[in-house]
Amino acid sequence: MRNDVKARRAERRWSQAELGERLGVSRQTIIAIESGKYDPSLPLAFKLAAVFEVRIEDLFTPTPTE
Amino acid sequence: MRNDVKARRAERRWSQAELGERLGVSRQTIIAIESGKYDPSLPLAFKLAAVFEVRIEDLFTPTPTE
DNA sequence: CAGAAATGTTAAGCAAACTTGACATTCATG
DNA sequence: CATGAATGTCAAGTTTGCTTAACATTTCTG
Repeated sequence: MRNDVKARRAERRWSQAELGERLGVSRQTIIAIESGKYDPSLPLAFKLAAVFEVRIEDLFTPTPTE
Repeated sequence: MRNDVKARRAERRWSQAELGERLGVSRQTIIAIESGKYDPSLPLAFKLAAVFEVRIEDLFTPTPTE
């Protein structure tokens, strides 16, 4: 699963910590998602889409193996 | 997080086992998601949307606490 | 260049998502 | 009514998502 979080966050000039606060998760979680270490849960994916004002499908792209 | 999986599956007249096979997960996972025991992972949510030919946002609705 | 802010890295632990297995109950349909 | 298919339920185990914490490195700004 690829995602666009880092670029979207950069556009808004939010720090990882600030994005975490907006979403109610830790900075480590942001790092892990941005770096592709793991995928967010579905509720967190909805929150991410909400803060960036896009659809989930615009923020995340399933990769072949998924 | 509310979802529409049970109703969509019923429309297609698929058994829980068959849906599980189409998604590559166990029947228990289908039961758990349909009954609201837990939310699917993001990759599984994408697959669910794909097999039902809808958008994730049409299949899942975040509840206030999420 | 100094200090602060942001990011990177590692690690240990808890909770949620998913698995397999076993068995009981309900729902067709012949 | 009998047999099989579908669904329900319980349990124990693994993996993934998320947490806190500590510290190192890079980037920004005065």
